[in-house]
Amino acid sequence: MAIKKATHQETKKHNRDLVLKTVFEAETISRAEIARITRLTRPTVSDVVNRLLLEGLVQEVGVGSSIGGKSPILLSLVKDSRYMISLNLAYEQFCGAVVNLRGEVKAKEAMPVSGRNGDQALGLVYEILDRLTSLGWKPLIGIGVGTPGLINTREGMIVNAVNLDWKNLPLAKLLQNRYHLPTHIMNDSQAAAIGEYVYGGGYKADENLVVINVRQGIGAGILINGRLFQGDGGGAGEIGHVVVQENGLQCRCGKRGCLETLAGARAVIQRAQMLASATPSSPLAKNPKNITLDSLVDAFASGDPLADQVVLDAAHYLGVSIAGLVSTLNIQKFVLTGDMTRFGQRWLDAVRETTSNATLSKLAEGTSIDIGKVDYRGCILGASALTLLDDYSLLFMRSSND
Amino acid sequence: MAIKKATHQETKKHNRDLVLKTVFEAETISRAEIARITRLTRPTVSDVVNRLLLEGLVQEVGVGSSIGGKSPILLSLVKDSRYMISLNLAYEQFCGAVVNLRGEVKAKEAMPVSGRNGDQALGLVYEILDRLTSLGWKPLIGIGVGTPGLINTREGMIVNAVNLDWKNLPLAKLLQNRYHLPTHIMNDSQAAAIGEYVYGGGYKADENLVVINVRQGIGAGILINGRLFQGDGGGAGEIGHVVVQENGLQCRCGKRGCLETLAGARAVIQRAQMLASATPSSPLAKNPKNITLDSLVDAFASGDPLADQVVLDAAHYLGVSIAGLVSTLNIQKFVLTGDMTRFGQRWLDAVRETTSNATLSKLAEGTSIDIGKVDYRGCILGASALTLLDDYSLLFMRSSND
DNA sequence: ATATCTTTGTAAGTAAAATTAACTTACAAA
DNA sequence: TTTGTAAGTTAATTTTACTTACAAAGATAT
Repeated sequence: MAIKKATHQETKKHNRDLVLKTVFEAETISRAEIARITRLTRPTVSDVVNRLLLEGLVQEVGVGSSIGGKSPILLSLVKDSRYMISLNLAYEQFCGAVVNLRGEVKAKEAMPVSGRNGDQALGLVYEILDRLTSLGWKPLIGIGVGTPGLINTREGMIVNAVNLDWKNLPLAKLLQNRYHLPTHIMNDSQAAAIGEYVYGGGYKADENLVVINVRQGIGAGILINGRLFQGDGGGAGEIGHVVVQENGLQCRCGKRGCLETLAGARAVIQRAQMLASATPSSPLAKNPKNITLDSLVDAFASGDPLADQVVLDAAHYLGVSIAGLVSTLNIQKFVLTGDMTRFGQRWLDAVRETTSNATLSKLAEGTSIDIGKVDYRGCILGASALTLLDDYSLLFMRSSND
Repeated sequence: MAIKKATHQETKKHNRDLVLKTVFEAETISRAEIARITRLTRPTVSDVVNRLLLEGLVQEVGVGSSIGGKSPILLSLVKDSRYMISLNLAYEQFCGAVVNLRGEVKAKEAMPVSGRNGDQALGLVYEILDRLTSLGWKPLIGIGVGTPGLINTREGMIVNAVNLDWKNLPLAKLLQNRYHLPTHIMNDSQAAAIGEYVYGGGYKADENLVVINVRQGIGAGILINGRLFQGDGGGAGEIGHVVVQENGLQCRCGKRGCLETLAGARAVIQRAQMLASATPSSPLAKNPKNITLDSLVDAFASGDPLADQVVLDAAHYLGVSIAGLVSTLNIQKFVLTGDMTRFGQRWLDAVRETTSNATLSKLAEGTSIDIGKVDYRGCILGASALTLLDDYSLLFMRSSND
């Protein structure tokens, strides 16, 4: 029996979260308006708001206009009333930031990994966090970490991060003990999804959403009813190694024909290099070894036939994969982020077309695929945003160093 | 803002559901034990139980043994205190049943569809329900309908059922108006999933579970945290038309290489017929046109090479699809139901092996694939069980004709 | 056999929190 | 200046779970 019992405290917490979320989603808003939106009564809202004012999370910022009655007192979130630390452990460099409640970066630290792994990599994490925590931003309410690899968020465990040679590392516990702050770890694609959802704007509360992060690797973050779905082991969304081509190219994971070998950023570069001799008319073919993502993007933009073939092929396989997700989940909103989105509209159109063709038309109806709005900041924002998404009540906890 | 506010009533309903669920999951249980499991206090449990006794949902059935204190009074669910009507609109025949709270069938009606569609098919539904409701089982608390096709459960709408020529038919509303009973419609695979989960035994509360129904068509029901996940349009789990083979056979949906054309019951028969001439050593090859599922099952059991090839191939592609689900959802528990499970252990082993090979090993770890326990009753049981799964409070509503 | 300890279940009173209803304040339009 | 209305607060009420206390019933030790 995993379901929690309901108590008055839970009730209050729920309604408090509801009010805070409503304030969060509006620029400014009056108590009466909150009452209308949440369907709570005005006295209840007043009660909650008073507490939020006391906690400093919300402030009165003036009066609004009226159409024949008392003017409403406008409230708004005090965006600098709490700070969070975000960490993104990307392949080449670890970067971290102090972020406020609106996702504004107040301080930043980045350090190249330079091949470090194991304890040395962990030391690098400590170094970044030592610096960020010593800057004096208060109160800090939590640490969020996004990292490639297989993560068990519930246990705060890095199950397997190949590049860093981490296996079953209880990173959350380690950081929690060292910095005395609540710590969440998640996959970087999941973090990017949350970042997009929380700070991207235009997403409805409790929506279903799939954000697919297409870089060298390909991963998805799945939001169900506005919450990150992670599956039993925290690995939900690991679509980069779904086989989409029988007997395809060998993937670094050992299998053949993984999505990553067909639609990822590294894959298109390698394929362009391989196909260079077959398409001598392309300017790219002159120097196959110098093909980079940048040069491919430029070539694709100018209609280079080699780039066209490779990039549209990649889009095709991504589309097939998305079609699988559409059929499996029947989620109607897809957002793409990551390096590959640099190929722009034509790439996106190709993805859309394949998806549509490979899906039952009744399911494809109403499904949208768009490019994300939060760009590179997604992952780092998302890491801290899980704090908000999963448990607003963290905002009410005074951290040990405020 | 779709989240509901919390009130005292909601709190009470929640705890009432919690207690009832606990009684449901136990054969017999005392108040004190309920309190321990739910973490509610004994007085609170007593209060709720008193109401349940009053409603007739629960009864005292004797005393249990003690280890040094007053003997507990044992409670149990009164399984015949409420009845539900289940309907399964299968391809060849519609069947319906009156079912009690433990899933025991009290009455049954079945009628061949005989090619009827449109309004005539609807008339058939009415006829079955008219009969079942006139039998006098009281109180009836709801109707559950499982049907092939694309269903929008939230709206109670049959979006598209090709065989019956129904499009955007608001069946739930129609039945609700006619019989004055709360009505739920869902896809038959989703119903089978719920049936397995609720009545299969051995499933934990709030577990994640995927039940794949492999018959002529192939569909999955996805349970997340013990609740049916249906996606935005109700079509989640429609995996039969996910493309698993580029340029494969033409499917009735218009695409090529759909899972259904490779791993479904009709597909294996057709493939066996096609390959008969190439495998003359097989006894099946003598009369290709007479190959049926029955004969294939027998042939496969006796190691016939033609049957082997076809069935293990089907298992392979099912395994590939499941691998996709494992990667996407990272749900660790899979259950297979439907005709195809008749191929037994060797088929299951082949599915397992392919799934394991086509998944990242860290994700495959801990994933189990088994054959369902509720067999053919799954769909019909599930249709009514949604009533319980989604909203125990229905049990507290007095229906109009009790 | 008696006393003691445990467990179950109930009763009475308390505390928390949302609701209702009434009221004050403020403002726009006529 | 009057009227109508909206915003926000206050106080009383209601709902519901919790705490405390206790009686009944049974097991165990002396």
